[in-house]
Amino acid sequence: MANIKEIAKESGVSIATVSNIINGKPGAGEETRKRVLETIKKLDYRPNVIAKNLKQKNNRTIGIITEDLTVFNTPDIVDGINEYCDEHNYEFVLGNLRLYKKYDEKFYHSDKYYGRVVDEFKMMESKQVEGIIYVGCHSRNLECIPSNFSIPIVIAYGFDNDKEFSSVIFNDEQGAYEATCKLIEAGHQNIGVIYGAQQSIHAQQRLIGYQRALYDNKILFNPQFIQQGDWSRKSGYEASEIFFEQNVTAIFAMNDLMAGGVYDFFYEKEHKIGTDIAIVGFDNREVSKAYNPSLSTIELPLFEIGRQSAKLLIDMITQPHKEVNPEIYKIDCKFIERKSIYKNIIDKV
Amino acid sequence: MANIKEIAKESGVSIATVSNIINGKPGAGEETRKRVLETIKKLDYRPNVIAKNLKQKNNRTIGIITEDLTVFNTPDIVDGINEYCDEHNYEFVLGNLRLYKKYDEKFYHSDKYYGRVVDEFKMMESKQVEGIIYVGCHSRNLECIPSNFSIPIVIAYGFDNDKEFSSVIFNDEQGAYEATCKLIEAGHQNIGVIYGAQQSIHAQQRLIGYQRALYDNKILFNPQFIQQGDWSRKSGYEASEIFFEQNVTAIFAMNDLMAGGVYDFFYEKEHKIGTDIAIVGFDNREVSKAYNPSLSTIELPLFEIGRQSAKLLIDMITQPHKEVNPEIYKIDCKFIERKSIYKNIIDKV
DNA sequence: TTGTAAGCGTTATCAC
DNA sequence: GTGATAACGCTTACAA
Repeated sequence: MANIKEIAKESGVSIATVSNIINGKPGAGEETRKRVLETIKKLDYRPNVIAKNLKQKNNRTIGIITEDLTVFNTPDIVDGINEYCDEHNYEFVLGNLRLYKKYDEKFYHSDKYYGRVVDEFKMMESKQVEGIIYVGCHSRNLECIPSNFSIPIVIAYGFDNDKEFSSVIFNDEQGAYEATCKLIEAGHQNIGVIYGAQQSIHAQQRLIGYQRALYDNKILFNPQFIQQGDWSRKSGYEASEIFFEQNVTAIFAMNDLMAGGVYDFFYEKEHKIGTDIAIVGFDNREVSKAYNPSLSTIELPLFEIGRQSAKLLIDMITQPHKEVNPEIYKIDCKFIERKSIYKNIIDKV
Repeated sequence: MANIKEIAKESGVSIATVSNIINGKPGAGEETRKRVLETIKKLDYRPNVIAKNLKQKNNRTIGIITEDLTVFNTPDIVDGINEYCDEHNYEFVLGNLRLYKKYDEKFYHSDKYYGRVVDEFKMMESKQVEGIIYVGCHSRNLECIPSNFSIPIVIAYGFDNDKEFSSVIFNDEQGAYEATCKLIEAGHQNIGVIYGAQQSIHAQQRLIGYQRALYDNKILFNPQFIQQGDWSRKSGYEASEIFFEQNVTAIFAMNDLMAGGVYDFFYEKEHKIGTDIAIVGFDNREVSKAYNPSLSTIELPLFEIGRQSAKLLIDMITQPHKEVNPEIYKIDCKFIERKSIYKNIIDKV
């Protein structure tokens, strides 16, 4: 393929002039500029960005390291980063660790994958990126991020308790608060909660949101209304059996999957969701639209998490001297109204 | 960051020797090798792949252009490419066109996005990739791929009727054939079909698969059992109304979404899916597991499409002189057995 | 076994 | 306005 030298020769000027013209630098004569641009078009010249990046210190490229691109949250986060980069004229290179595929599904309980992570960070440095966004596929405290790096690092969908890196996650508590408030607004007071896995930070935060919503609405918190689940559909079913015995009129399932278990149970009992029992889920997974009736739920701000991390990172890159204290940024979730909530008139009376 | 020159100086050898050692080339003394490797570790040296790629003609990097990374099929395809690249020591750079986000949902009906596509191809060439895989997000004849490119191009999830490029898609006909056969094996003869959108190539192929399955099993093809749909859940519901009047015992819905409409309808009628009516879908979307009872369906071989395209491309790169006739490769789909099919004993008698 | 030096395609400095 | 030329960090003949 034609290079700058050939363009120069063909148009009878020096490569310096060609370079200046390509990069819109002043100082080239109108006549020459026109001639050079024509040869560029004629020879279908494409600048070699590799050479360009070798020469230039700041190549306006960031690295994105994803734990697993095939996990549902990741593409949207990458898309958010992508948009912000496009807007600010940055490129990105993607390194996908494929942790789910390569290791076992619960890879984050072991640390055998740490080496893989460090390798990818090194690779990114080798590729001369100006900063790195690490995209987790399971929100948790990340201990695998190398700390002796000279370039800025931001974590998306995961965080760092040591506050060495900034991170962007969604606001579990606010999401659960909204979900609960919507049920309360519809007139419900006895709201069962299907809790997620025992140790989950998400579940802990969501419970606090639930409790705060009750408190703000002057509703007594009844601990009996909390049923332990494990994020699985089956556990949602089992929790429903217990709620069925109580005088619960609404259920907040801490994810859409467990909400599915609620549907299963009440389907069997021939009770109608949205008429006999109200329910709201969390995550806004594809399934939530598919349940019958469709499930009101909380949408995760994945795209925004991506955008925000990109903004943080690019700010750090462009203002290297501004000392920033790493922080955990929480992005609010959004309530998605569908048909699984009904107005509980009787209770209100 | 340390570069090769500093390593050389620090270990008291020339840069050529360092380079040889890094790249595992023979001819370096054991003593020197050890010393150099130590300095590399000590200075935490990371080779600059930009410089390396500038120098080396073949940089073992391919480009992946995705129409939209957030569309459900894309991440798995990329994952398949990723795996094959890993295995064969290739890197990839990703260019995401974001067509759904940037243009309207039916972007492929217009051609206003062509410029965007061509730009991305040019960008890939600028990045000196050795080949490009174009990942569509909607299987169709692609007319947007520039044809005057010097590097090999393969299309994944889309094809090129002009047979200028090789492409990899899944086998609609075989998938539909399997789906229908499973219903026939379960004893069903009167099998309704909910057809996809009118002009869809997918739908046409799937109908042929259905018909072939009937023929191979000596079952008369009753055109009345074909109901036009449009891929939407609502159209599945409407088709069910008609089947309800006919003596249909099983339904092949051409996608999982329309199958959802069937569930809706029979739920209202208080007929039980998997007991009163058998159904099989297509796509194996996340929802198919969530329906109650879970939906038997046809899984798209997305990962394999990715792997296969990567194999094709890398073969073309490594054997540039081997003349290949571009072909449309079809990967078989897989039947996923769930609970929406029952054995129709009565019919069999 | 090791070192010298050319060159990959750019950009940037500085002289003309 | 334009042109030499050094430099970016590396690989690779080829020389020593």
